[in-house]
Amino acid sequence: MPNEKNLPACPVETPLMLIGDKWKVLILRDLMPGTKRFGELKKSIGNVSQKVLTAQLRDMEEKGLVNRKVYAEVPPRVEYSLTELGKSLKPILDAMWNWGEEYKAQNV
Amino acid sequence: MPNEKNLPACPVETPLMLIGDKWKVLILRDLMPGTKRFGELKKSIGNVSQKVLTAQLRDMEEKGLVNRKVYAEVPPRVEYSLTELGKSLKPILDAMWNWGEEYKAQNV
DNA sequence: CAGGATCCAAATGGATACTG
DNA sequence: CAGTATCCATTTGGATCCTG
Repeated sequence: MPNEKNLPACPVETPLMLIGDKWKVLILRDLMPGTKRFGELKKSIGNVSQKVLTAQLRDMEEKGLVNRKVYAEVPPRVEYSLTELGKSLKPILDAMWNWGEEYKAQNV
Repeated sequence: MPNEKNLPACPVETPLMLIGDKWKVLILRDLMPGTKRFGELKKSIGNVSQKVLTAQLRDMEEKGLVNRKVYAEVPPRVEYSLTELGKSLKPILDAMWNWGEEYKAQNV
């Protein structure tokens, strides 16, 4: 995640650096209610290849948005959840959600 | 722009279809205060190639987010501004801005 | 089940040259 | 000035196979 050294000039760009990516917003949305397994996440997002979803999750983990918990079981179980930083992005998702609802209401 | 036929299931995805792209958010941000010429926009965004910026603007125009006005002058002048639909996305930008500010405040 | 490794097709993006 | 056209390097993404 960006620190004081490499924060962008405009605050709008900070969330873009972290979730400026279609899949990441959807991951965030689907983890907002709580923990999900990899397979659940893949299904709930729909149309992501495993490779891409894995890469995005690794990236978000690295940026401190997502927790990854591996259970030493057979078959393996991996659960993903949001960190506090990840959860803190909720107002942005809410704004998007509200806009989408408003748009739908005006285009039915 | 999406109509009632092809709206995504989740409202969060509607704005993503329109501005789910780093450059588009920045274009939106820079046009929010008012009209700008192509060159101004290019400079204020920084690090976009002309080709990409043009393509993004065309796309946003097609989606009804941006107005394009060409003046029959020499040298030519082209001004871009937001439509009402484009302006209506402001709450999303505000949410991003607020988050960026908050983040900065906690990481200085 | 979750994902690493590979291979390959397609999309994206930059640089450059040219034009009304 | 604001593009369009072209060429090319890089990135991205899907499909597939394999494994603890």
